[in-house]
Amino acid sequence: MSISSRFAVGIHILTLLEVNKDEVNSSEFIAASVNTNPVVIRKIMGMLKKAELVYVRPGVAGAELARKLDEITLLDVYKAVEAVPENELFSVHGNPNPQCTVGRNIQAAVLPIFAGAQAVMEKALAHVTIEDIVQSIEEQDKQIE
Amino acid sequence: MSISSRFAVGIHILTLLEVNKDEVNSSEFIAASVNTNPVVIRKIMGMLKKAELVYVRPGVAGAELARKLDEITLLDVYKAVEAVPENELFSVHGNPNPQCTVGRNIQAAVLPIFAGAQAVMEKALAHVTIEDIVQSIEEQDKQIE
DNA sequence: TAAGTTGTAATAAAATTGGTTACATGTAGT
DNA sequence: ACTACATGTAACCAATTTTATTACAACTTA
Repeated sequence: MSISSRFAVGIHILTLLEVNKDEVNSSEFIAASVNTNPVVIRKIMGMLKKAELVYVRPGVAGAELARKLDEITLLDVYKAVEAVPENELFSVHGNPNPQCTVGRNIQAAVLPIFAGAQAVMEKALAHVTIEDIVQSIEEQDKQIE
Repeated sequence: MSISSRFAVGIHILTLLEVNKDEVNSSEFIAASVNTNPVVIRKIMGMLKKAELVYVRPGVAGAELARKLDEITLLDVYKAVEAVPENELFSVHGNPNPQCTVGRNIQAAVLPIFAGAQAVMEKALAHVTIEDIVQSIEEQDKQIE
C-alpha cells in the first residue's frame, strides 16, 4: 500500500506555519488550507508536537514551529507522523516452513536488502528540509499570475 | 502503511522455483513452504506469470522460472505483484485550497521529492537479482547444522 | 463567567490485505 | 472417454488502516 498521506499533510502543515507565521494558525485555519477536517489536523499536530516539531498549547489558538526551518527534515516529519509502522517499510510473511531450505532462510536473505532499500529512501528524505519546501513554494507561486 | 508482503512472498516463490527446480512445484507445495493457502500462491503466481517471470499452465502441475536467474531483479518482482499501487509509493492529499499560497503549490513542491525518494529505493531493488537471493540462502543454510 | 480552542474518544465508510471455500477449466495418464 | 489432479477465478470474510466526523472534556484568555 501507499505511504499515508499524513506525511504530505504534515509537510503541508509545517510549511504553512512558516509561510503564514504572522497570523494565528488554528486547526480550523490549517484544515481550510489542507481541505480536511480540523480534527484530522489536530491529530497530526499531536504527532508533530510529540516529535517536538511544533509548539501548541491546549486552549490557546495557533501553533508555531518548534525548530528552525532548516532543522526540520522531511524524514523528521515522516517519522513523526508514523507514515510507516514500526520502521517497517516492507513487510515479510511470518512463519515460513523451517523444514524447507528456502523457508528457513528467506527472512534472513531478504531483510538486509529491504533495510538497505528503506535506508536509501529515508536518506533522500533526510536531505530535504522544510526550508527547501518553503522556498520551492514561494518560487513557484511567483510564476503564477 | 507497509508494502504488501506479496512482495516478499513473490521473492520466496521465485527462489523456491530455482532451489527446488528438480521437483514439481505445485501451488500446494509452494504454499507449504511459504506457510499460507495455495490460492494465495496461485493469485501471486498469476501476477508473476502476467509479468512473464514464471511459466505455468492451467491443469499441469508445477511452475518454472521464465527467465534466467540473474535476469529477474527484485524490482521486477516488486512491480509484478503490485507491491505499491500505480507507481505511487507516497500518497498526497487531494484538493488542497487553491486560495492559499501553500495549498496551491504544495503538490508541485512535494511530488518531485517523493518521486526522487521512490526512485532511489527502486534502484536499490533493481540491483539485486533472484540469483543473489538464491546464493545468499544457500550460503546461509550451510552455516546451519 | 463566557467564548473559543485544543485534546481525545467513539464511530463510520471505504479500501486493502491475507485467507478460505467452491467450482469451472484444463491436462495427462490409463 | 474417464479419472485424477492442478490451475484459474469468483465470491466471501475477518482484520486492519485510512480519512472523516460528531461529541465533549479540559484549558486559556478576556
